[in-house]
Amino acid sequence: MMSRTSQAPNECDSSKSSIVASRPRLWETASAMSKQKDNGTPAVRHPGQKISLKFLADHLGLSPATVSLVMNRSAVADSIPKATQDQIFAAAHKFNYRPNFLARSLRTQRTFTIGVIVPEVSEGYETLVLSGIEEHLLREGYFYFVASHHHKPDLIDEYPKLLLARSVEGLIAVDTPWQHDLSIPVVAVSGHNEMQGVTNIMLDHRRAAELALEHLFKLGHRRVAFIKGQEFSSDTEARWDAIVQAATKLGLTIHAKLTTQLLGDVPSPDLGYQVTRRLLAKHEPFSAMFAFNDISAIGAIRALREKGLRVPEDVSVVGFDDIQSAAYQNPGLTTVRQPLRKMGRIAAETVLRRITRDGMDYPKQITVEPELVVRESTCKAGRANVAKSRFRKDC
Amino acid sequence: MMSRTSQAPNECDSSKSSIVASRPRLWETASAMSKQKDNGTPAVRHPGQKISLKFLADHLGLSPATVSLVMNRSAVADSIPKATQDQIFAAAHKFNYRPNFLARSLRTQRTFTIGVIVPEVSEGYETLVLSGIEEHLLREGYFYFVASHHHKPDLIDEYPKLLLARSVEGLIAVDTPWQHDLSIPVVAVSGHNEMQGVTNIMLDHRRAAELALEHLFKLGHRRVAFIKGQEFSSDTEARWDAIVQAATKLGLTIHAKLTTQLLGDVPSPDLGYQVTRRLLAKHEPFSAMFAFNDISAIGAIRALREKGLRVPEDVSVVGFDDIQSAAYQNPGLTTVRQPLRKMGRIAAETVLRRITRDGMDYPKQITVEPELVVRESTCKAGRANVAKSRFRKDC
DNA sequence: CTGGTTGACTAAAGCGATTTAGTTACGATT
DNA sequence: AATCGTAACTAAATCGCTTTAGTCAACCAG
Repeated sequence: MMSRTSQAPNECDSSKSSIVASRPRLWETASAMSKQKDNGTPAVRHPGQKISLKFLADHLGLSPATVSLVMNRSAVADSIPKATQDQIFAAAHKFNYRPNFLARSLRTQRTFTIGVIVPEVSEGYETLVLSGIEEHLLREGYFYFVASHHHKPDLIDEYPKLLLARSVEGLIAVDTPWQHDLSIPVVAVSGHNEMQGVTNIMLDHRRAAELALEHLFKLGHRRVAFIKGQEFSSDTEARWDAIVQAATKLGLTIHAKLTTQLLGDVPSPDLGYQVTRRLLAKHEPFSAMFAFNDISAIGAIRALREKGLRVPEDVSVVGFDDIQSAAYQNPGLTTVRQPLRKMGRIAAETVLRRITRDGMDYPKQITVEPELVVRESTCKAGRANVAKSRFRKDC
Repeated sequence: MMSRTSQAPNECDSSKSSIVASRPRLWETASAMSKQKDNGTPAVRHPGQKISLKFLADHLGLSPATVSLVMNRSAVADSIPKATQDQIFAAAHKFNYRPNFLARSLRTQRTFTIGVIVPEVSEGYETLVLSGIEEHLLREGYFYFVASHHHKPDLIDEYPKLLLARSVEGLIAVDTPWQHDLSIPVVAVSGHNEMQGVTNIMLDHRRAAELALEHLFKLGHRRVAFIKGQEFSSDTEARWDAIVQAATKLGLTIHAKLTTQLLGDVPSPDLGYQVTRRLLAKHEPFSAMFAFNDISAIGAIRALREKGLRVPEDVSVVGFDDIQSAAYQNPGLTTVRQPLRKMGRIAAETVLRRITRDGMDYPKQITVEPELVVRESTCKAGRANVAKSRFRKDC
């Protein structure tokens, strides 16, 4: 088995700085544009001719080995005279030569490719994590494949295999329950897996629950409604446990009649809307809601409004995640912020670190801290009660 | 040059249906699980042994050629007895063999990989297009690389080259101005390029402008403020031209003092917010706004609100795109819907079609139709005037 | 004159498939 | 008995690169 400690290809001492810092460069062909004297046997360039290493070599009257060695700035190539090297670079530049990544990968067993699997690509949550992942990976010269499984077990099963067949060097799973035991490093964002070989990046749920509940508690809310996440979401359970703990600590009672759970696997504010309507139909009084995520909080607010309840005057609402649209809701959504982009970045960093320093030791878990973002959807509780509070204004 | 008309590999008549319809399967190894009699010379399986074709062949006492032929259900393999075939499948299944995609790609010159370049991965607009692209590509057995360039010219230059070096078979560019002349099919979503080799998927801007302006006009709005897109956005110019035309047709005057333009390249409602504040500072009366996109409309609404103007009672606002959060704004955003997901799907379909039916003929442009989505951010104009309309309620 | 260095390259194996052009054995035909 | 046909495989080239182990000539030291 090949050691993964080898550095990225073409990482060389060239002083030419690339646009994207420190990426494994695909040979900077421009380095020696001068002195391009075409050698004795200039290979004829047929119209559709692919520019391969061999083509260059023939053109220069050298062997592919030499060209490769020089272009990769291999130590072995030190003995090759500057003049020859320049010729090689010049030719490469002239023909705009780019090595074939497939061939190189096949040979070196390095693909610089990561697989990412997520439930959806179009959701606020995943989207932010993805952007953190993407930024780091591309900066480091990797590309990635994304596959979204919409929580379908078949796909959750299938995609990792397909990605593996494509020789990805690592896998990042976002909000996806994990069963596999893969031969490559796996990092799960919001995973909660205790699997061999996976690093979990997760929020400090305890702290998150405390932040939200303390905030509501201090504002005087005692009857709080909760929207739990769907069964399949890997955060649901941990989040709920943390809420129960935090509530206990505060002496806040959780009323069974005021807790509901999201249903449906296509994420949409509508899920929160439906669940809140059902909640309101019970005529059980409450002065605040804590939703599983921002998207359901947004739906909840709509449902409340439709019943003539003002947010936050009659009911305070706290979301979770701080997706981009949370800030631009009206009222701005008070929410527990997950550093989603950062979590993505950490996931990417971790997976790359595990790939390159292929040690047996890797972190089983990395915890990140939440942050309470107070906007306009929460305020002091009045004599809070769904029935009574309808037309009061106390903010 | 190899013909691209060859069908996807492993597309066979096997009755076993795959999870994902009609994808080029990576050999369904389960097809013959019975009768696995290990041949005379069972290759020893070392712990870290990679399962290659050669390994299987050795194990079975056959040549790699035979195994490959059978597994690919090549016509040449017709003469190979069922018994042998079964043994091969059984062994493949037993060892959970998956062909190495890199090797296969290198040989066949088919990578089943598409490159996608977008400004951001985390924005509502791109995100929806991406999800349309992704759905179609994965269904067809392709994977894709995404690269986001944040409108940086260097990256817009660099990424296509890197993707090409990775042998993508086609490229989809979303909202990205295009200069390159690539050797592979290129599809641009909202591109407005007249480049050789690129198919543009674009909205019928004329119709879009008409929908929005007619709507406002019918509601009685005569003084409409406009927010134009940033210079770099490929839609900006076409959209504006269409607006001018539609306005002329309606007899609506466009006031220079009421038109502003977004600045800044990190998309955020804040851009719309800033621009609207500046607009309001002019104290030029208007009763409606037409924003370049939903995201700026959302910021605009916030700015209006801050000045004590109600939306829609005092100022009606029309957005553009119909990103997901538009529906869940409060008030719900009236907007011109671009069928973004569909545009993504069409882009994917088109690029695949161009890859497989490698004809010279390809559509230069595909136009999709917008749709007006009336929600709550627009209503009848009163004696509309920023100064006067402050405390009226006429909806 | 011999042997050792060094400089400048190159041959060739190998990564893991696919695919064309055979080869071999065997039974059937002429 | 020679030929043919067919069934059942296989050899080997190839895709485009990397990389180790040489090769070969020139130069130098002893």
